[in-house]
Amino acid sequence: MKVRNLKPEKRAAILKAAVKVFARSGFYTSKVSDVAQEAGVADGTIYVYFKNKDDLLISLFEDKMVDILQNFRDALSGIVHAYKKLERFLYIYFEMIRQDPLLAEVFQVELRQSDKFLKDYHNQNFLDYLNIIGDILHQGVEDGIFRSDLNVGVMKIMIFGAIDEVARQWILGADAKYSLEEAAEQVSKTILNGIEIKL
Amino acid sequence: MKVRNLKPEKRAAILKAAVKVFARSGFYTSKVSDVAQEAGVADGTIYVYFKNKDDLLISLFEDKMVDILQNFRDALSGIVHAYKKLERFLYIYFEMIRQDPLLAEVFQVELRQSDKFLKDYHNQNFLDYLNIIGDILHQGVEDGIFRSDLNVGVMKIMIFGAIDEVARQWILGADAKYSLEEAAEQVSKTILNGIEIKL
Amino acid sequence: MKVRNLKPEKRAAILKAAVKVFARSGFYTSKVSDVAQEAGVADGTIYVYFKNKDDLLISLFEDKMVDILQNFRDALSGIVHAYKKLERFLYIYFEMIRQDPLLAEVFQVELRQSDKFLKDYHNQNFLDYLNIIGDILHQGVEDGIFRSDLNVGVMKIMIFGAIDEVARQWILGADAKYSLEEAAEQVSKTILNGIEIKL
Amino acid sequence: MKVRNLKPEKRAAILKAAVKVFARSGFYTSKVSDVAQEAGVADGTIYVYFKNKDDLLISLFEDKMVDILQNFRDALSGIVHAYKKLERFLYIYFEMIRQDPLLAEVFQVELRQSDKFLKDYHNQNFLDYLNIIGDILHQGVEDGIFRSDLNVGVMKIMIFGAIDEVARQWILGADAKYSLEEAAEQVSKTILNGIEIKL
DNA sequence: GATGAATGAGCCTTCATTCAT
DNA sequence: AATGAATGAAGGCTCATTCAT
Repeated sequence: MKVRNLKPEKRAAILKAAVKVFARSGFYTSKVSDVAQEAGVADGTIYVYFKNKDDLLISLFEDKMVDILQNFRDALSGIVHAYKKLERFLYIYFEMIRQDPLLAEVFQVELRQSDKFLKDYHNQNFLDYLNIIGDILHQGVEDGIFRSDLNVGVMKIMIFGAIDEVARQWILGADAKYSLEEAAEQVSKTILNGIEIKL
Repeated sequence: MKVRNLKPEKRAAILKAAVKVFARSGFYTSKVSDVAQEAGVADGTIYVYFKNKDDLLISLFEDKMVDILQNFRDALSGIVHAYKKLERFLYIYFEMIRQDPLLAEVFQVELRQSDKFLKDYHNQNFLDYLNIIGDILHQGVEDGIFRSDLNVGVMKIMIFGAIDEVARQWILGADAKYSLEEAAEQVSKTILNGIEIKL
Repeated sequence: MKVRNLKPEKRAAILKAAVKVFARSGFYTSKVSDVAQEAGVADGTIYVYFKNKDDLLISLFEDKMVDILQNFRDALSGIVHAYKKLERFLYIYFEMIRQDPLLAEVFQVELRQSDKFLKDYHNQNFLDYLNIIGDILHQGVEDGIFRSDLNVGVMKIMIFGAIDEVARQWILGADAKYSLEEAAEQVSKTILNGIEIKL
Repeated sequence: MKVRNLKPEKRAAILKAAVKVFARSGFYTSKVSDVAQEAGVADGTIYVYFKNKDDLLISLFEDKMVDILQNFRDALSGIVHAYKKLERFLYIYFEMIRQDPLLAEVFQVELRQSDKFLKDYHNQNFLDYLNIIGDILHQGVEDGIFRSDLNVGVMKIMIFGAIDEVARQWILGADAKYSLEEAAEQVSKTILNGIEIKL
């Protein structure tokens, strides 16, 4: 009658540690024992809460994606105008990055690895995420706000890639020396400019 | 003094094999022996031509980047107008992807990994590449073709991210079902639309 | 002083579960948690009743051996003739196997493992068991029923090995397709034939 | 063009070391690194020659079994009389044990473990071995030398078990204090006595 | 006593790299 | 230069055991 009574806060602590460690060293060069140490638990405890190292990364992704999706849906639900919606979406995106850059790095840097992840592991949450953008674009086209020749399938990916990379370079702090606010405004203006119907 | 008598064609064969293998399985999950097998050489031969596994990936990147940069410079040298230059740049970009998707995948998927590469290893070629875009943008702003409030540092990265992701999803063939031609046109139109001065 | 309030029926349940699990998967490839699950108790409970995993196997053996020995002694006590005694012994042996094949498999398969058990752990019960056979043989020789040149030390082991293996192959059900009844009769006839004095 | 050029003598050395180590400590409590050390090679070398630890045990068994089978066939080929054949078989058996007790212990003690081995892994060599005995019995029955009511399927297993256990206890040196010569003679006499037709 | 989450020692296995041929 | 057998460091994962509840 084994009743699983795992502590959600310990699971969360491990995920949080994993974010930190993976962001610092990358998934493959990170050791499970590094995550354990960061989380202040024994190595074996990781395996009480996660199936294996891969599962740690996937869980990380899925867990947070659910929150993110909810975040976006809540924030956008009250807005009717597609233009305003997209503007708001972009604002929220960069705001989230600002608040949790480590996590963002794990998402962006690590989940790009095809094998085992975005390739094999088919990711519904990621598709849902893309479709938030897609839905806004669709609506905008229907409402006659965005260009009628927009290929939404292409555009949603383009927008994702654009903001993702701008955020990523900001996090890495490498070449790009700009504030996220500035970036958000620039990206927002250009994209909205680029897709709206010109008068 | 050790006189090296290395055969450039063998080096090239190994790099070509590395592209294939890394694209298929990812850098970390690929084995040096996989690359050797694909190249038709012995494991040890890899180490005659490259210092280690990391060097293989970096060499891959640098070698090809030099070609790519030359490609762009040649193609853009005859064009004076910034708008046409950017249009041409985007066209060439997607054309390259179409011709060598495997290589593109290695670039895009694997070089995103921070550790040891884009983070520690400071990549001048990548910066040069970004600056091709940057230079076009600068010129366009100076020529009064692109919006004067463009933050070129943000925009060049945004454009890179946009086209990179569109190409990447096309390669992965996952959600995105579109032709590269269609994508090129869509991306081109939106970006140019977005950054040019509205009349 | 710690006053133990252990429930004998729980201890028995654990041992019974251990028999099942060890027989199914072997001692080393079985997990303590498998035994716990099979017994319907928590992992930790095993350690309330047994010192460790090894102790579980040894207890299993010793507990059951006491029963088995008593069984044999009861059954043989009324028989005077050595020939009849041995005949009866063999009959009872196969009958026990038939009634509890799982346990038999644990005995036969697992206790063969030298390390920690039959080698280090000196097993008086096993010796007592062998000596039931040995005593019958001794008596038979003294009574002039069995060959006077019998080396009882060898013969008791030979008989043990013979019946053990016949039973074991029957349990495994591998190559051997025979009924235990048939086997018992064959073995009995051959052994008795082989050791009795020829007229 | 990777040409496997593994050295058979190194493979043999590893197997020999494995015999020693497994006999000493048992398969499960032995470490691969113990075998490597005993063989004087690096841990990794084991995996050049064998797939994994299990494969080491199975290879051990199969390799030696082939030799043993050949040994028996050669030795028995010149003998026509079934009685003499069986007598010779038993003599050779104990002689082999005497010459290589360690190997015998691995066979007898370790291969009894059901899981992964005699159970899952279906073993043709073992069956061939049993059938050497079986064939002699068959012939003896047909030639009117052995009892016509012999169930060969039971008897071959009984004989195997008998000699196996006698040898095993001799190796363990536990309770049984007898010479192998004495044992061979005792077992041989009893079995032959037991199965031949009484006049 | 019973529980099961937590522990961490230990081991198999992988694979980048070396080096004798 | 080319080879590939050999190496051994390193790490993911298991699971017997403990102990706070």
